[in-house]
Amino acid sequence: MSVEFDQIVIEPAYRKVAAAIGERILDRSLREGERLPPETELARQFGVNRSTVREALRELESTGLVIRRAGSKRMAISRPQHDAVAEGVSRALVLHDVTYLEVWEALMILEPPIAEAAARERTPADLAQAVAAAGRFAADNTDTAQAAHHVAEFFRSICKAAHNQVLGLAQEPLLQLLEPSLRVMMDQVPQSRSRIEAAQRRLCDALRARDSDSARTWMSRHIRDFRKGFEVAQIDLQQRITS
Amino acid sequence: MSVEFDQIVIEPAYRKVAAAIGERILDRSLREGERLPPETELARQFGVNRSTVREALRELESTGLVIRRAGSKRMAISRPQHDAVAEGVSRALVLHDVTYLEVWEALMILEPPIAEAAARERTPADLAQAVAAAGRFAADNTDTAQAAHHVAEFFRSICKAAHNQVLGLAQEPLLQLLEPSLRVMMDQVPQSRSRIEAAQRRLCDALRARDSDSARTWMSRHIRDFRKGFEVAQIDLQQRITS
DNA sequence: AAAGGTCGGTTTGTCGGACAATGATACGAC
DNA sequence: GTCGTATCATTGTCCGACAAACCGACCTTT
Repeated sequence: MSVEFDQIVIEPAYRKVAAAIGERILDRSLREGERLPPETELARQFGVNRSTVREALRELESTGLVIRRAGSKRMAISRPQHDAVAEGVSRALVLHDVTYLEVWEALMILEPPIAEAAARERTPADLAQAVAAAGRFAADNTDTAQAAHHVAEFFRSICKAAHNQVLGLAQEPLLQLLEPSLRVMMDQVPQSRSRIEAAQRRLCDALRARDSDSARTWMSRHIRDFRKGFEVAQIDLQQRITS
Repeated sequence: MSVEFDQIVIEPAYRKVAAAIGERILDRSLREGERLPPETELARQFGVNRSTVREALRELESTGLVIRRAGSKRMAISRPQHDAVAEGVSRALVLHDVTYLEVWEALMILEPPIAEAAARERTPADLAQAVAAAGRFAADNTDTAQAAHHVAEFFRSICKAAHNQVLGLAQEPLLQLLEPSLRVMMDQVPQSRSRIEAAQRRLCDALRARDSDSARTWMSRHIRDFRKGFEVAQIDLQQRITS
């Protein structure tokens, strides 16, 4: 006859307020773009002080459920932007001592199927965007930082063509973590640029021809190349990533 | 001679404070478990009001960088927990009208390679945990909610065996989104339980034998089965997931 | 009538101070 | 040493206040 008691949880008011508002956003009672009521009004409705409401708002803000539109006072309901969410994921991974190897492995798993799906699902517009992204990388011969960014953008354009948000959001943190090391690699290994350029060209071709097999294969090589580049640039794959 | 002006960004103090503290956590000046200075002390150091500090803390709290340890007053530095981060991802996906099909596709891409890696990398302890998870699923014949949870736990144990945090964090939102629909499926399609049980057994065998090919194959079938189950249970795959 | 200027009301960002509740801690009793 | 107690420190919440800036309406000018 041992009675089990549930752990008693004491939730501060600011958390309850945040939860209440958050729920209304999740269930779409509050729709995107709509403006939130003024803080004083919220305080009145919830029967708490404005300071408490503000603490709740900060929580929602950092979750991305509400956003302060640039140069605007009132906060607006919003859907969390993918890059912001991914940044949280990246931070978590960095703090958990994720290694370059782990990121590379994940890329190796994710990207080829993404390319395959992209070749299958792409629209003409998707293709154009991928080609444009590849073009921007090829055009920019000077700034490595910019070039690394272009590489990430190319991946994004491919993933966009796959028309699967889940994949996009899974991929994003990887790109964020990859970018700094790409810079280093392209600085140390100049010939990597032309290899990347070639892979991008082949991938564009595969997308154009809707050739999933070729897309998968080239993406595979592309990612494998990164690893080789890292090794040549003497980036220790076992090393943890310092954002 | 058109001069481009950078967009002027005005950052509120609470955001700056949050960024400052966050940075110190990221660069490990503040280590995990360490306790944060009192709010008044922080307010003094930053030269702002305590209310402002508190708003910043709420932001850090919801990012998971600081945490209120249960039954403790002072806030402590922490690393964002994977499940909390993943919850943010799930929320984002739900709000962006992700469909069951998208989640299923992502699972189909992620899980087989994960199983493959798990068979290769698993330690004896990993194997034991996977077997135990499978056992818990097989044992619980009554409560569907619990059973769905066990299924997710089995996936987690497999992924843990792969020893790659990135994959774990990529997988987690999928599991969170999957679980409710699994409940529905197991309610509607009673025979799905035995199919799942069989797949889990085969996967455990593959892990035991370190047979990556078999692991990949069975995981593939396992995930494909889910889709079939959904169809039999008349869950429309094109439908958006309502968490 | 469209573009630009003025003006008052609203809302936010920040501040100061206040107080109750409750962990944390030191201290004395046993 | 362990226990109970008193004191302190810190957080959660409240109140009231004010400047800055945005918003919207109204007015002027061409």
